[in-house]
Order: sequence, then structure tokens, then C-alpha cells
Amino acid sequence: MLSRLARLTTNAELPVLARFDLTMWEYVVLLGLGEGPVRTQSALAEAIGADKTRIIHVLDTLQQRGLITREPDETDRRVRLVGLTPTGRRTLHDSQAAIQDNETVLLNVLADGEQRRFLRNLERLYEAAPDLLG
Amino acid sequence: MLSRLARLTTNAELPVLARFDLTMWEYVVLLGLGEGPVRTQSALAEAIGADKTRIIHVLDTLQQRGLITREPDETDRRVRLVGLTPTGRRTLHDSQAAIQDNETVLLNVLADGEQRRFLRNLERLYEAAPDLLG
DNA sequence: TATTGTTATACTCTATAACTATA
DNA sequence: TATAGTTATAGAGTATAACAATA
Repeated sequence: MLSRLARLTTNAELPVLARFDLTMWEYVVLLGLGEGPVRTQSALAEAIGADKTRIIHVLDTLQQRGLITREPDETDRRVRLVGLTPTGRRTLHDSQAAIQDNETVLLNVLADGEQRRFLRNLERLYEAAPDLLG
Repeated sequence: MLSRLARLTTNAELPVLARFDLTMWEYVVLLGLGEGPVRTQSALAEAIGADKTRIIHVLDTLQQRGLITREPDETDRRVRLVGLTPTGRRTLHDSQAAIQDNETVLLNVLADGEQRRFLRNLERLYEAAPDLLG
């Protein structure tokens, strides 16, 4: 049930992201950087539930388009400090708003109080899942 | 959030299903037949949110293992009536119980009343999604 | 030796279109 | 011609292992 719902919502969101010239993983990476810069690409990958090898091409693209910065750390030159540029932050803000408009269509199936409750519970499960399920 | 939660739970459930020698799609097909036989494979595929071409190999396997029947309809020999055998029904029952045990671990993150509420809302969204999102 | 980032590759999953048999 | 089922194939998504640079 969860899987199918995720697939349907994902497919419905792809055209919205396309308006911002973003793939799903590019959007997820921007979201992962929204709270602030991240010190290693591995940490970023883990935070968004992706493989570290998979986001590399995503980071390449986002960097080329000037949406993120990827600077070597001076104290440990193996790691790259990744963060949003002002353009990247604006793109994240705009696309996130569009996505939320889209989600509202579905969430309106639920009564107003239930919407907030559902999202809160979903978030709680989302946070607990990695520890409980590996 | 939904996608990652779905992926985590799916991955956590695969070992459980493996104990019954079932893949995820085989399990989903058995679930789709749980309420009763289905008159066409296309209808079954659509009901579980799959492509009609994808479940064919699944049906082949389940039939070979004696978990489902797949009889040609006498009035229209193009269509196949698909249903569970007694063995199939038992396998579904047992595997479903094991899966639910597994899900309980995660759902226990939520308070008792919230669990039921979350599942009810999830079901409501699940049912509305195909119409609203395509 | 261990770790970060990268590349290459193989594997799985999914979608699409073409084929058959019935109607 | 249209539909149910099937097959084949190409594409996307994913996981794994090997590699270079740095610690």
C-alpha cells in the first residue's frame, strides 16, 4: 500500500519538477541541503537514504547549473563541503512550494485535522524506520 | 518521505517473505486474490497497481507451485479465471501474519489509537490516489 | 590501514511495443 | 477491428566492487 502510494505520488510529481528542470533525486538532494550545508557527500547520501555512488552525478549536474557549491575542506582534503548557492536556495523554495500545492490535492481527501495528524505520524515513522528496519 | 519509508519497509519485509519462498510481487498477487477469484489477469494487474505484462511470470511461478489456478473461461476463451488454491490461501494467510508481525515493530512507534488512525488515513489516500493522480 | 570521493559494471526493475489467439 | 494474454527488448534505476587521493 505504502509502495504503490509512493509510486503514484512520485509519478504525479515528476511533471511538476520538470517545470524546474529537476529530477526526483536532484530535488531530494536540494531538500537534504535545505537545512544547511553538509560536510561530506557520504553524510548527505545517507541523510536522504541514497547510495553515495548514486548522488555523484546528481551533484555534478547541480554544481554545473550553479545550484550547489562543492568545496574541498582545507583541514581534510578528502571531504567536500556541500551547500546551496543563493540560486539553489531559490530553486528549492519555488519547487518545494509547487510540490506542496500538488500534494494538497491528494491530502484534501482527509479532513483538515487528519491531514496534520497523518503527516506527523508519517514523519514519526520515517524517523524511526532507519533504526528499526536497518 | 513516503518513498523512502516504502523502500525501507519493503527491504525489511523481503527476508520475511523469503521464509515462504515468495517475492514481493508474488505476495502482492496472492493478496490481490485474497478477496476472491478475478476474471482477467489485466483486472488483477490493475487492482494491485502493476503492469499486466509484469505479473505473467509471477502467475507462471505461482501456478507451477500450486498456489493459484488459472483456468480459461468457457464463454470467452481469451480470458483466464485466476484464483487461489487451498494451498495458496494457506500460504497467503501465513505470510500475511508474518508480515503483520513485522509491521507491528514499526507501527508501535505510534500510540495505539494513532496506529489505527494512521492506517485508516493511509488506506483512504491509497484508494483516492489512482483517481486523483492518474 | 582506513576513509572520501569516483568510476565501471552488472543486475534488477519497469515500460513499450510487437505478436498470438480469440472475439 | 478490438481485446486478453504473451513475449522480447530497450531503458531506467540500483547495487557492488574496484580505484585514486588523502589521512
